[in-house]
Amino acid sequence: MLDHLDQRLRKLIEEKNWMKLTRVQEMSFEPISNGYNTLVIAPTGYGKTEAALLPILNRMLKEDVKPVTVIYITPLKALINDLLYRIDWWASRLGFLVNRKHGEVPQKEKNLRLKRIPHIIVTTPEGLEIDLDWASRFREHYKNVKWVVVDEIHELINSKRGTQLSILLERLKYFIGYDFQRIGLSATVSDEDKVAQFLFGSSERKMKIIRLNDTRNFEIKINKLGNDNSFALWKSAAEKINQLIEKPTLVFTNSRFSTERLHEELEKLGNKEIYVHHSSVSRDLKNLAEGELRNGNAKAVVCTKTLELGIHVGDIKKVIMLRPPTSVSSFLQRLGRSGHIVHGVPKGEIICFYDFDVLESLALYLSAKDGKMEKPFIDDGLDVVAREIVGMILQNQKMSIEEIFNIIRGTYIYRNLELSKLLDLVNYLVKNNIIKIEENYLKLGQGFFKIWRFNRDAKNSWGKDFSEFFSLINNDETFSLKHNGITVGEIDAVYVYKHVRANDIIRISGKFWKVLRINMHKNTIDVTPANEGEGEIPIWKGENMSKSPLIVNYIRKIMENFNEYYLTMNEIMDKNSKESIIKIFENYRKLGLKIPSRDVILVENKEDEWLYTVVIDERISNTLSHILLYLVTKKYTLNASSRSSIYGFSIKGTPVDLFKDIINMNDRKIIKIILRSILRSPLYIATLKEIQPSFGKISKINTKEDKFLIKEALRQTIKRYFTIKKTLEFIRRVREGKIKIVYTENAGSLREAIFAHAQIRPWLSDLNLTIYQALKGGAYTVNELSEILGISAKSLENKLKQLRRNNNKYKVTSFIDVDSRETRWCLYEDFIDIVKSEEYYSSFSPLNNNEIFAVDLKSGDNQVEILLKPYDLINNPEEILRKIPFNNIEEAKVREAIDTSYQFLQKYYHVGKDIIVYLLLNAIAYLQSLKYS
DNA sequence: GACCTGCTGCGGATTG
Repeated sequence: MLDHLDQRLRKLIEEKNWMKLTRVQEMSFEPISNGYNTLVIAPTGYGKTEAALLPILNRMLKEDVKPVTVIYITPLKALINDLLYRIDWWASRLGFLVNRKHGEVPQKEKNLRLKRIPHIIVTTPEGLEIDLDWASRFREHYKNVKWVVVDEIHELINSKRGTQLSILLERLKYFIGYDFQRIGLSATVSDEDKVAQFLFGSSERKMKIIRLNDTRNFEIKINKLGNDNSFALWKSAAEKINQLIEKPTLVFTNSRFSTERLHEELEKLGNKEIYVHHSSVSRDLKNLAEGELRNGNAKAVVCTKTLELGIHVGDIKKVIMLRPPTSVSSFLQRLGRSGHIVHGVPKGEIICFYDFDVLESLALYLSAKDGKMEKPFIDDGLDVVAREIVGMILQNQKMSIEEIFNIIRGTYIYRNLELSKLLDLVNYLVKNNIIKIEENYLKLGQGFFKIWRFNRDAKNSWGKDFSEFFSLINNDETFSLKHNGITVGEIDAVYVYKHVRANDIIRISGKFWKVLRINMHKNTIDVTPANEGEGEIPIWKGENMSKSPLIVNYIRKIMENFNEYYLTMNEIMDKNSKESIIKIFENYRKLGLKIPSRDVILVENKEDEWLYTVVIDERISNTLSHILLYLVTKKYTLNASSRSSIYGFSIKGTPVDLFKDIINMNDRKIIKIILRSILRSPLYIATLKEIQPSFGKISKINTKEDKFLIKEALRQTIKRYFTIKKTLEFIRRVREGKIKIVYTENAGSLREAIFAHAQIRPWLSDLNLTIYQALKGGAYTVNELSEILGISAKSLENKLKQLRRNNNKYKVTSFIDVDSRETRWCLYEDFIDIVKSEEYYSSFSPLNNNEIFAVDLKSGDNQVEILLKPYDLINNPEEILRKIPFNNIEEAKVREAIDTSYQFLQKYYHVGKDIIVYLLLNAIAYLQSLKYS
């Protein structure tokens, strides 16, 4: 094959001291040389970059090419920096220019590309977005592009970045009017045809998939720690890992917290040259860790997914996973970091904390050996289309619907997009004024500049920096933990909404904290130091994250045919692990129970808590637990919680088996409840917040006006976290008796796996309706309501004060119960009835009707002072109302007018003219009762 | 719902 190579390239290969090309390089050469769109699938370290580069450079030498000739796209800035040197080594020797573009490239270097146009540009999807939308001069040179290489496609295909890129490629094709050749480089994926179609889009070139696949060839050992005590666990994990480390080792964990915690314990054992690497570690320290790995000085690096990606880290001897990863692809990717030398066999160890960790590890192993991994989960969000429509208008000033439709339909993802759907989208964008229609063309609207701000200082709560327009990566909202005003940590907002409430104990920054107050407006949580064991520790437990359905499938296989796997277990497990698995099964045998798997649900009930143990797709579990939480908060109490996991789900706060109620509902009713419960979920709110800027929506969401946005946010939320179809099917199978329900006193060892998940609690902003229902027809003190609803008095009072300002059916007001001298709250709409009721007679009946009182009323800048006697209020209220020149009284102050030594004062807020007379009577009755007692 | 990823261009004025 080398014969087809240009003399100059052959010389360079000699200079590299390459005896021959790698297998993947040989296999790719012909199709790429012949102009085929080519997808190259091979593990990291097989020379994929050169596999794409050599045939391209070879043709560049033969053909008359003008810069820019090649666009090389890769997801990481660090990879761009690596690749620049790697590519430049060849290119510069052949007389071609290479240039990189990402956000951290110095301005000086960026400017260079207009003076010396590069033949090869290495950038990110966002970089290409910027160039197409905004780089009016440079993008003209893109008209010469003949090749586009997309590296690490497997990293992009599951996210909006990938969707964005696929539209960008169609835009590029439309812009240059030439069907450029597309080359994709990928790690092993499960559905390679889909990946290929995703990349090739509307291209009419012939295509070829080159696959070099030996991911089934690996060695793994599953270890289980002996101790279940959470403090001893870290110590024994560190001791075990310390024995296993072979310099250099990568230790993967599933959270940043675990990374830090393990590192601390490893250092306590006297280890040096051990580093940490995760997204919150500074760039300098990350560089240090990477460098020490490459030059062989590091003994080990403890890391999260950051080092799972393609960054070159040198030859890794061994990979250790602290607790099993959550998907087969992640498992293989981590494993693949060792044995990098071609044909080396990856070696890995898994360290398990719990029995179910062992079960999951075995499931991962079996699935990987079967060559089964997760299918790509392509994001077809319309927010991406919206963003690209605006991008195209930025590029061309004006676009016709037909052009847009053709470009978008060129992608694999939107190949079936209907015109009516696109028109709905466009109409919504026009309504939000981010674009406008003029003479049948779409143009940029004023709304664009309201969201995407050029000037940092002009930003406000909904404004975003203009640079963010080019990226579809969402910056999640967070809460800061504050102790005496000092920030001690950060937590994801969705996590807070779902799990954290006042008085919880959480663990962060290596310490335990008690939650004093959650401030929704400032996104802060006030905390105070606490001791371990005082309560639940959601942040720590929260590490039990969503697990892939493949793991579920294999756990079922293991549960149903346990004996079949005995030999495998002997091969890959230590003694503790084997005992763990056997323990699970023994436990069910002893209890005389069937093993909960796909046909059996074990139901256990203790007081108001119901536990349903069944091995199940996590999205079904999540959907069911949301339905249950919805029902229980509607029927019984807000002081409810649920859990969901692949081992089943639970609900707390109901005296009856609500799951049985669900079984007896018809599908329509279930769907209705599912949708309602999702609309209440923080996951939906987060999705809404994420996508709304793309649609140009900045003001408050209106159920009628923003139907399009709401529908899309709901669709995306369901697609990501829930499943209606599978849930209905599951319920149907229970209804038909194909899945058996077995009631029991003890649901066996898997119940612990469910309890290991943090509780989901109802979100406080759902309160309006519940408070309305609780207040209806009565008047209550905050403490009484707190008792009824199971919410802290403090947060309830804040909520009531907020509702007092509302002008809708949830509006509330308060008065003094003169008999008990407590403040009572009631619905505004009920107030008059309450005044007239027997029960509160004395609260609105002054003792002396002839005393004079001074009343101060305020509304905005308007103010009025009235002197009056209770007599006037009772006999001539119209006369007094005439003296009030506004309808909404923001503040009403009442004090005795004559006896000024008397200091008592009564205030009311946000009341209308319709009830003010009664409240004044209430104030006077109260002040007199204080005075005369 | 844990983890990760990315993020103005152009041209003109000024300075050594």
